[in-house]
Amino acid sequence: MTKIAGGFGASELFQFLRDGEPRTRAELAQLTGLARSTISLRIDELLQHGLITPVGEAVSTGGRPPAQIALNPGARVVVAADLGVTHGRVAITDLSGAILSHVLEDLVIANGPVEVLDWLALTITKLMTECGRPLADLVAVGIGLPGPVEHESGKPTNPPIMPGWDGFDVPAYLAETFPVPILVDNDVNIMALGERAMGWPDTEDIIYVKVSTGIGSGIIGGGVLQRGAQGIAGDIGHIRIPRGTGVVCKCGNEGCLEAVAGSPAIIADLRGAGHDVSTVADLVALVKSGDTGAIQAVRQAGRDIGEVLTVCVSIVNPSVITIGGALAQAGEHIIAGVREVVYSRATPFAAEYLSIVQSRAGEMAGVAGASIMAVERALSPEGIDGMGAAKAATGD
Amino acid sequence: MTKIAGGFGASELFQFLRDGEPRTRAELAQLTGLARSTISLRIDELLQHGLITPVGEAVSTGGRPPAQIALNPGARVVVAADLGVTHGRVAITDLSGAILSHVLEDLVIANGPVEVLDWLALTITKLMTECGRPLADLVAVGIGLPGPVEHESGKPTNPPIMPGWDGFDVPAYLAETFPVPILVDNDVNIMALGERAMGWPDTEDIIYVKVSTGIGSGIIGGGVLQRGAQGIAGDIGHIRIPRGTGVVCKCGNEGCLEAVAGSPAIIADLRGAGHDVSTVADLVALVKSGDTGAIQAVRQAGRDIGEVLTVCVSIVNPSVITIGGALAQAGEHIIAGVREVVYSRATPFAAEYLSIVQSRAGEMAGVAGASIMAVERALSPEGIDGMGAAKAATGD
DNA sequence: CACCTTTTGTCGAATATCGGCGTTAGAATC
DNA sequence: GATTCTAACGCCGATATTCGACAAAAGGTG
Repeated sequence: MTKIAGGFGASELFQFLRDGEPRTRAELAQLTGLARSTISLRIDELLQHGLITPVGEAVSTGGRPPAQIALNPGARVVVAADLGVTHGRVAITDLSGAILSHVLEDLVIANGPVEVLDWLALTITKLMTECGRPLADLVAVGIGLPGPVEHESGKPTNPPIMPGWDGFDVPAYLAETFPVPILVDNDVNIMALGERAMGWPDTEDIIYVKVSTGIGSGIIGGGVLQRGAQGIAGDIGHIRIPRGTGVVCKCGNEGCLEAVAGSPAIIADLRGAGHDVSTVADLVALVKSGDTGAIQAVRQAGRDIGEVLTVCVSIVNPSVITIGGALAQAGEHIIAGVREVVYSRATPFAAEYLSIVQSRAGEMAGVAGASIMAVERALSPEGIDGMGAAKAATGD
Repeated sequence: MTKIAGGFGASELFQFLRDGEPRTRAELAQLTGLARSTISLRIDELLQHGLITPVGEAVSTGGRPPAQIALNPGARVVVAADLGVTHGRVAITDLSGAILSHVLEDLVIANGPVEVLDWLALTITKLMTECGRPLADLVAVGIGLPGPVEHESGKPTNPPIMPGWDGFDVPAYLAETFPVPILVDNDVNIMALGERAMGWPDTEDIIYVKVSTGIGSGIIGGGVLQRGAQGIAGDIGHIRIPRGTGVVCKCGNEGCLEAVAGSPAIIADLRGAGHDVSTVADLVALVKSGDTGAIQAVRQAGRDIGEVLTVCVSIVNPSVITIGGALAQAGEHIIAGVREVVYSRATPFAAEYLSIVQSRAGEMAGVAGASIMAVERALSPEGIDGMGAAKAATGD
């Protein structure tokens, strides 16, 4: 039987070392309220598991310098996978989120879960050998998918662009190959997690906006990721905007933000004006080349997005909005458009402390978030307790 | 020194009885993983504190029937205060939120914090004697204020309609009279808490909308109340709607929802059409009398609100939206307007499982939420540990 | 009314934690 | 460079807490 309550085992002490900050035994004793001797016992236990490691000494205050111990990020690894519509990015990261090996490959999500997940399993195995880690070191897998996901069960629900995935039990399928916790979530949600971790660790309310073919957002409110009742919170791409009147979206509705400010719409507009663009990359290149028509189009898209984000600001009251996705790499033009609208329209009090900036995590937001999600689960008290026994120390 | 970690004291066991469900010692042992004998020790401790009480016996399965014990809601009381712009509602409730005595009085919030809080202190004392409880039974105070509040500190920040309150340390001021935890929050936020508790206990994502002179909302997402960076999350009253073009709001902006669909706007319109209405009560009465002009005006306000809520649905993805406030009492007309717009405009997947209904908590949402907030704090492990020693059992 | 089942309180045993003490290791001082 | 001083580390007996078993209690059943 598992212990539900009571006791202060090694896994509980470990929670105080999760942040990676080195601490002395005395500091831990102070933090936990336990005696120094008890702390030492737990420390030994954790050292045997390899989860923590001595890391030099702190400055002496006159006597013997205290030994510092800290999370040993290299002790175990997790898989972080960011699967898009046409690409898949998979990484092995350590417990601090540092990427040990990673790969970006073409991938057709529409080929269905079996083919895609088999590819993923194969890729994971390849990457693990590439970075010289036995499969036993893997403690969790985090996956982002381009559609709504019921996070508790890990099953996609009603995904519009993932035929064959509806209700597919992703964790169960992968668990046959990797018997570890498998966490699945919407890709924009994990990007928000990654963005916060990489750029805004102390921010409790943040909106990450992905601008690309589609437009979506991940919302962290009160420090927790907002998933909503069906896992589609933050789905701002299909909010109607005034300028969209008459524009039909592929979702069937009319006037959706995505249909007006998504890259296909911008590209179509520019082609109509005689420009030779067909992909997002073309568009970004054109903007970077300084083409005024393209710049204006992108800036207008920023204004359209700003229109919707103004409403988001009233509803969520974030302190940071970050703009990511392929189109955000076309320089500051999109963000300029967003700022133009949000700062002039939003409530002054809400706008006063609001930063609107480019994504700091960039293309790695997805895997960063997937890594966070996996590590979070692996290092929880339950995860630690379930973790395999001791292992030879890494890099001695 | 306070214990930070370790140990499984009475307060931790108590958390398993918080919900008011009666349980047997054996059930608690199963839940906590502790031995039956240990449970008995803790139970005795809690019985002495008066926080729990034996409540009959469960069905026997053949042998001696197990004694059931449950939270004793009457053991202590909290104050729940819902202070509006012109009225103040104060209640003493027990730990289950049941109202023991309560009062609704006129009140001018603009008279400033000292006058209002002095009145509140006096009222609390009166109510306590009215329900025959010594002041020692009071374990927490929850207060809702009609403006932005920094919940951690309990200080109003930049309140537009509460002159003199900006930055006033409400908890510190009241703590001189009542040395217990004092929790302060925005009034709509606590109404959302109250609404959920009274009508939707298992709902993790819910939006409570208050429609009255102003229009505001409280959002619970992922099970936690969304306050935002400045405590103004859910402030939907000042979102711009298309139909508001040219209408100036008292906030200084143009086209705010509140300026179009708030009761003053509706009343002004009806007066323009020759109706004799001047207060919200008049308006409600007129609608209830079946006046088609008034009904149409209210329904249109519902559509305007629905316009904004459609966006909220995309962003928050709630499973329930409840409409409360003075205007919501004018029957189903507002809600019909809201539904008309939301169900036709929102993403089908999000709308499929979304209920839009009248508030179940009604006028008591505020005090209900304030009570929840106060009880939540009082019954937390820290609250229990800090609670005074044993007390004579109530109603024996 | 005796027997059976199940719960409950009690009590000794096992276990975990605490706090003091000697040891260790570096810094400051002479 | 030796000595002294400070503070942390680890060991160990003392102590508090929790566990597990047992007997008493309480009600149903034949």
